Amino acid sequence: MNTVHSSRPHRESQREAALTAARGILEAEGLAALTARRLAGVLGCSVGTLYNLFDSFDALVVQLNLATLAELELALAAAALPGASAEEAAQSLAAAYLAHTTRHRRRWAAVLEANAAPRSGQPDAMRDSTARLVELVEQALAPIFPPEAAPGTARLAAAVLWTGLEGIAALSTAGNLALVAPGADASSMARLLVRAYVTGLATRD
Amino acid sequence: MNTVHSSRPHRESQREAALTAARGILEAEGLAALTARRLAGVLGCSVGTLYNLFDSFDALVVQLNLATLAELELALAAAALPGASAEEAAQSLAAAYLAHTTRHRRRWAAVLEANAAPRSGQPDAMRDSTARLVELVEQALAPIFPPEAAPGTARLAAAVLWTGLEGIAALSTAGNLALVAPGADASSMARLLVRAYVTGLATRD
DNA sequence: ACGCAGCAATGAACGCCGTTCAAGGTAAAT
DNA sequence: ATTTACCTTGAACGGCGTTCATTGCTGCGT
Repeated sequence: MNTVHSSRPHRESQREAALTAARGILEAEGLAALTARRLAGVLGCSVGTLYNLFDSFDALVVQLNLATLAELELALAAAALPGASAEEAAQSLAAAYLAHTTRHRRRWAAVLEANAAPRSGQPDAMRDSTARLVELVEQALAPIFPPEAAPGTARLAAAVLWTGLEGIAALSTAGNLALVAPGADASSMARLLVRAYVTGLATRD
Repeated sequence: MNTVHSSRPHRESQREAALTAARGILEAEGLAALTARRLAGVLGCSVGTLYNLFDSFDALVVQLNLATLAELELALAAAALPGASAEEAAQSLAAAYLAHTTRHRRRWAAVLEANAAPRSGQPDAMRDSTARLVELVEQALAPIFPPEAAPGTARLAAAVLWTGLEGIAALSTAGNLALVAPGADASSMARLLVRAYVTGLATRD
């Protein structure tokens, strides 16, 4: 049997248990409620034990955010429409993006908060995840940019659209949408953004 | 004379001094470095005195953010091009917006942080300030929307463009731009966004 | 069967944070 | 001179992330 002592696999399962409990708190009450002592209480262990599983509390939160981003990646990959027009493909991605961020509001707020206040240079895994997401947008916009175009052009166009969607998601997540437009909802804003932006991109002088 | 006792004007000047010192810390070291004890140390008073001038530390930060937004309003109002085309006007606003947010990076990061994590429903003054900013964008886009159009349409279009710019500014402020597009800078992204989006808006079916 | 080695769990302690409040000081009013 | 009313003070509170000496347990060697 796996004893507690020679417990390398056990440690991994402990980490998972900690992350699951942490995710529960995050989803139920938001990032502010997720503290080391609180999590230790839920897990029935001491704070010191948590620091045996993770280098720091931030490292734990980073793991949660990576999981959130990984799920988003899956959702967007599933929403990709390879054969479709640029606008159809982009609309599908945007819809999937907003659906995911609104379904997991608090988890997404945690990701945004981490991006806004990077305590110590985002880990590579986070950068890579974001890069792959933008790549999906780039592929969606591919029909607009013929192969002979400069390679960076499509990437820049995709990044712009991505940050635009991120802006809408950020306001929506924080509940500040009504602040900017009285009766607007995130979906209709995203639809308008994609429609106008992609149309404008296609209208290449 | 106004004595120290009946000191309403004096209190006001104290508040101003506190806000000035706080702004200094914020600009030099960022929001994380701005704490009550630190500020009290700079001012040469005790923490209790700060709580005599402001209801809470958040209230003090809100004042700083209001000042930042007020400055941005002035900058954007100065950048408005009443007679110009929609794209020219929007480009001017976008350029002024990014210029301001990059010149005052840390102060702007504080505004974004407050918007992202509203501790207790943003004060009305903040909402109003944002509303006026979006209104400037709406006026810039006015040439596209004839008076007979539904009244909410232009507002929605302006809000979408605004949030898009906010997304770019947020990534730029946090230094995560390279994360999304290798060699991109905020200005060129904003130019592309405005150009494509406004073009697409004008290309009304 | 017993003791030993070694690691993991513990929780008190540290320095920070925002916030409160009883105590004391100071200047105006009587 | 005494009262009155305010302001300032700084210690104290609870909570945060983080550390670390101590404790307790587990499995191995003998």
